[in-house]
Amino acid sequence: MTRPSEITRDRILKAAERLFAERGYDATSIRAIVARARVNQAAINYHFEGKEGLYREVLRTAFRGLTEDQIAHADETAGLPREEALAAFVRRQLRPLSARDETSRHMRIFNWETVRPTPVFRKLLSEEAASFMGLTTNLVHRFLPEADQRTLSVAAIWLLGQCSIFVRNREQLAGPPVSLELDETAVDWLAQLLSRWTVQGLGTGFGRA
Amino acid sequence: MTRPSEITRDRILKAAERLFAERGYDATSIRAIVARARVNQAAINYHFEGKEGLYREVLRTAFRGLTEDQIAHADETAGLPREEALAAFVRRQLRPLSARDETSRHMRIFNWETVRPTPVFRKLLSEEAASFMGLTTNLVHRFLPEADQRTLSVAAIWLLGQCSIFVRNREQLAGPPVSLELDETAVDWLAQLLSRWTVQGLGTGFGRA
DNA sequence: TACGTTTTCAAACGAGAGTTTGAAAACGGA
DNA sequence: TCCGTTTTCAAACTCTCGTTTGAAAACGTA
Repeated sequence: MTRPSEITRDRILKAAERLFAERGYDATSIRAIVARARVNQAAINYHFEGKEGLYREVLRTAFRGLTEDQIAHADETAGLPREEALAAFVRRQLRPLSARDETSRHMRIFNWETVRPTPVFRKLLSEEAASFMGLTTNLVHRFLPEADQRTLSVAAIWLLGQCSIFVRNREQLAGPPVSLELDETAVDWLAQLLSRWTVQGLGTGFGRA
Repeated sequence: MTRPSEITRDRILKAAERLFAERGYDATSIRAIVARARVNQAAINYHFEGKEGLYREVLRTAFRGLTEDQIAHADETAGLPREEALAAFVRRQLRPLSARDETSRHMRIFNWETVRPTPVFRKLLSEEAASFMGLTTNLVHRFLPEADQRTLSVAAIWLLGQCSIFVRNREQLAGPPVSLELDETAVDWLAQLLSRWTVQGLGTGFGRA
C-alpha cells in the first residue's frame, strides 16, 4: 500500500490505456507497454498478474468512465425536446472524431472489442451494458412510444451503428475513393445531418407499413 | 502449369478463405490453414510466397466476387422504384446474417478489415472501391437529387453503417443485455424496419433545416 | 539502525508464429 | 524409358510473444 508502487501501477495503466485504444489488445505487446511506461517488463505481472489482468483493469476504468459520462449527459439532456436530445446524443457519439481526450480513448477501446470480443469484455458487457443500452433505448422510445421492446432495441442499435461507422472508419474514409476529411466543423455538420435523418426516420411517417 | 499443383493451390485458397472469414488475418495461422487444406506447411510459401501473398489472393477473389454480386444486383433493381431498390439493397447487406454462402464469407472478410486494415487491403480499396461506393451513392441519390457530393457520400456510408452494425455484432447482440436473436424471418423483419427508417430519413421532411 | 516485507530488475524460458531448407517424390516431354 | 523440372514433404530455423525466476534494491517499522 506504499506510494511508489502506486506510481508504477499508474504509469502502466496510463500507457496501456493509450496503446490498447490505439492498436487493440492483440496488437499491443507487453514490451511496448513497459517501454512507454518506462517500467520493468516484470512489473505488469507483478501488479496485474499478466497482460489479461491489466487489460481487465483498463477495461473496467474505461467502462466506468463511459458510463459516468453517459449518465451525466443523459441528465443534461433529460429536459430537452426529443429532437435536441437526440442531436446531442449523436454529437457525443461522434466525439472521438474531433477530440483525443480520455472519453474518446475509452470509446476507441470499446470499438476494438466489437470485432473480436475478448472473454473479459463479454463478461463485463453482459453484466454492465444494460444501463448503457437503457439510455439509448429511452432516447428512441420518445420517438417510438408504441413500439415493442425488440423494435426499440433495434432502433437503439441502428442509431449507434450510424455513428460508429464514421468513428471506426475515419482513417479509411479520409482516403480514396470517399475522401471524407472530418475536421471539427465537418463533424458538427455530420452530426446535424445524421440527427436530421434519424429524426425523420423514426418520425411517424405516413408511408408504407 | 500442371494440373496437380493447381489442386493444391485451390485447396489452400478455399481453406484460407473460410478461416480468414471466420477469424480474421492475424488469428489465422499458417498451420491452421494447411491442416484444413490437408497440404504441407511449405506449400503456402511455395505457391503464394508467404501468408501475406495468400491473403492478397483471397482478398482479390473476395473483392471480385462482391463487385460482381453488387453489379448484378444493381442491374436487377435498376428498374424498381427507389423505395423497393433500397429495400432490396438493405436486405442484401444483411445477407450474412442468414446465409453462409460464398458472398457472406466475402463480406465477413471485409468486415475484419474495417478494424485494422492491412496494407494489402488499403491498396485494393483505394483502387477498386469506387464502383462499390458509386452504386450505393447512386441509390441514395434517388432520394437526395439535389444534394452535393459530400452529402451523398455521407448518406451512402450512413446506409452501410446501419446494416453493418447488425452483421458485425450479430453474436454479441444475441446475448444479454440485448438478446436479439436473428433467424431468417427476423432478418426479413429487420430489413423492412431499416428500409422504412432509411426511406423516411432521406425523404424530404418539412422539419428543421 | 536493523530486519522483514514490498517492489524492481535483467535475464532466461517455453510456446507459437511465419519462413527456410534440402532432399524425396511426382510429373511430362523427348 | 530417361531426365530435367515442378511439386511435396518433414524438419529445423528465427523471431516475437507472455511469463517466470531469483537476486538486488527500496521501503517502512520497531
